[in-house]
Amino acid sequence: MTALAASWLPLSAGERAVAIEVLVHGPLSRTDLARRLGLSAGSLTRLTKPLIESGLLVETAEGAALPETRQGRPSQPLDIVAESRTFLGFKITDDMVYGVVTTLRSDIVARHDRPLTSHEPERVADLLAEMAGELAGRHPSLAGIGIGVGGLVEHQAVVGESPFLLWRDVPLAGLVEERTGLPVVVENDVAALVEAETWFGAGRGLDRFVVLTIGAGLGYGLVLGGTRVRSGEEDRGFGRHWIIDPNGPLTPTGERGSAVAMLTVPAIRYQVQAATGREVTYEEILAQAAAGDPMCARVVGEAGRALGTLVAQIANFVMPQKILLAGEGVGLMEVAGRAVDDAVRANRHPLAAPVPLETKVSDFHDWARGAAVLVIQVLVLGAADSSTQSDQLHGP
Amino acid sequence: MTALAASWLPLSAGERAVAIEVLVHGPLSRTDLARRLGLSAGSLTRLTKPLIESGLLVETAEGAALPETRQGRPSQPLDIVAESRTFLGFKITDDMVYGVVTTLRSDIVARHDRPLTSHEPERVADLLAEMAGELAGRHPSLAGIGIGVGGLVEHQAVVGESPFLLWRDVPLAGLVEERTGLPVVVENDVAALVEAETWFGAGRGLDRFVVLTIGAGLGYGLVLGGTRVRSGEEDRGFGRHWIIDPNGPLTPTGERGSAVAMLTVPAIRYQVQAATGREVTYEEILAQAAAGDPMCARVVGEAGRALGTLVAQIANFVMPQKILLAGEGVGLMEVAGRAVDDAVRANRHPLAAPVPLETKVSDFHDWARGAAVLVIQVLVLGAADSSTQSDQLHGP
DNA sequence: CCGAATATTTTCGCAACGAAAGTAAGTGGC
DNA sequence: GCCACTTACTTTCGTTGCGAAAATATTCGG
Repeated sequence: MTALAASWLPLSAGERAVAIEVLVHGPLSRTDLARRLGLSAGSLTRLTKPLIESGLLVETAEGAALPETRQGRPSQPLDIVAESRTFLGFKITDDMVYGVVTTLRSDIVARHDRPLTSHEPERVADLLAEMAGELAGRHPSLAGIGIGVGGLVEHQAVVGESPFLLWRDVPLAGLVEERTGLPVVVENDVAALVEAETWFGAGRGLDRFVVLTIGAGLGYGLVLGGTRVRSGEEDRGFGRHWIIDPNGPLTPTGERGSAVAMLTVPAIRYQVQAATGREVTYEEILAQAAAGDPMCARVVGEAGRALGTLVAQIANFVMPQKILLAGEGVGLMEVAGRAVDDAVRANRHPLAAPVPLETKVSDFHDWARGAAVLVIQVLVLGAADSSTQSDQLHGP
Repeated sequence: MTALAASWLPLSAGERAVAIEVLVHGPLSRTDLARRLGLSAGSLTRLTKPLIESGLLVETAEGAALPETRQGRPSQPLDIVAESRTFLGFKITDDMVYGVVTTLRSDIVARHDRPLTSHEPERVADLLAEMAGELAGRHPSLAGIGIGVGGLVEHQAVVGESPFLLWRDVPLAGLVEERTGLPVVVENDVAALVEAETWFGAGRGLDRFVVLTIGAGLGYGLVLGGTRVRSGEEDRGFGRHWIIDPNGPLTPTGERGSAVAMLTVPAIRYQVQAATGREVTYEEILAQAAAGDPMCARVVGEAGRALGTLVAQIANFVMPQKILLAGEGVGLMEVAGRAVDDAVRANRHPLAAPVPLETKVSDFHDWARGAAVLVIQVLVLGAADSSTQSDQLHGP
């Protein structure tokens, strides 16, 4: 499927561990690395030497100022040459394809979007290959392509079910690989965003971490032991049946009073429209709620309460070290932050640790970046796909 | 604190992995072990030899009948000599101490209970030491003592806070070690039960596993990656603030309509008593509900609905491979199983995988057995305590 | 008795690690 | 400027633990 069994760099297990540690946790001296990886100082000399020779790592300018003027020989931080390779990430929506070029660190160095005029798999692959070609011209050291799609994705290659593209079992990775000759990884869009945040974002270094996205729908991603829990369920409409208020609003999607019905952007717009008869944008609703409009304030307040309840329950059951709110609908937090906090408190034990809640406004390029992170993982980590055997046994 | 840094057997990492695999997953041939541990056949010969010589493992009677009459040289299963050591487990309740003697596999070989007449820490330690002495006489190869207590336990040694014993910062492990000279591990009772089920019970070999106990209170235990998530929160009254029905019953403990108020044994008894004025036992309530008494049927039905909602949310958020219901209050499942199932369905996505729900009636000796499992883990695994650094960073 | 199949043991070589000693490059005291 | 002292890194060397492959063991089916 994903064409490459091995990583694109032949690294030993130890070398790979060093590479990933530096990639994810920034410039680190050999001593730091030894401590973090539980290895001896000698091993670090051995492991870093070939990485530096191959050009993947460099000794950074030592003048880069350690604030602490400690004694002794100054340490020599090592960093990844993030620009040594570039990666492509795409996010496919109903009518657009958003593309980004990123470095190894997943910093976006270019953006490129094109309208999606056909949902025909072959045509979509054509478009992606075309966009890849345009971007590859400017960035020759392209190493791989990641594609994020809403829906169920299998083996990081086949779109099993996508409601908005109306696809079933489309081998998208293969189609794009044929056309570009590059390794391609396809994944559910929420999953991709979660991986990006786990490696390079809010969840960096955390053991238990939850991502909740609010937008056209709700998305839920769970990271345990530093690894995302793969499960088909969350890709099929999370929160439609999570009833927060049995007497809550009835909207076109989601059960009455469900998290989806109370919290998503379309549901909130629907509620206001149903009450006032006018078509209003999400931003206008938030603004009017902030300005004191009673109708909007009620809807937004209820949404905030629903979000707080959701967050509290996640905290109760999963006990994550952090919950990240992402997506287009997180503007809610600014207007209804108080309602959220109150609802969190009401649904938590008073002695429970406060929930570390972080909000990140994300646009479609962030989703595309998430897809790029997946290729980085596969290529750097040589990570075999494990989506199918996710519920395997384990040794204690 | 727990006195022993090292395991009681000096095992290398590889040997320990073999020992644990055999301990938890029953008799296994060297070939099986090689596959499970990802090692070569040669390594298994090397690793098992000293374990057999030391008497920890034996080659079991090969006549033990493999149903499959395959060709080739028959495999030679290895098993742990479960009786080579024994362990003591205690569960301390308000007015009783329940004790068990177990084998390495945590099979109970003897029981011994005594009333608890004083809550004075020194007296409790005296009683435990006395009981240990009585049991040690009959089981000379006693290797360690595990103690389960309701409340917050720190460092597997100090009872930080126990509401029913009215203890604060009591170094119980030290007190009992002084008197017995044996290694002692103290742990929250729910945590101990969870560990026991993870190693030797319903959660054996599972990666994500949840234990929910229903009794005087609610208990929640989360196992991720085969390891229990340590968190002080769950020991401080789980479910009191998990509001299932804002208009639900108001009981002495738990917020109105909370899981605790709707689901625990005392709360159900309180509701029936408040309505009828009579003192009724939990079993009588269940029987009357089954027999059609409308009052009891309503209370029990609501409890079943609450349980189903709880289970569904755990499944939604944690996606465990199994949820185990344990404790004295699980009789509810027999009477209100239908209500539970309906509520689970109503709160789950229709396409979501069914929740694997298992029920286990447990008495106080099961809780004591859980405590014994903790010593087994500490001694066999040489597991350092990590309750305080549970929220540590990790390497990817 | 002779393969064929499967399990285990033996042998050998290698990869990777840690310990310890050595070297490098700074700071601060005089 | 020189001399401790501290910390970072490198070199050397011996050990450990593993896999590969060949050898041996034990069964079944003819």
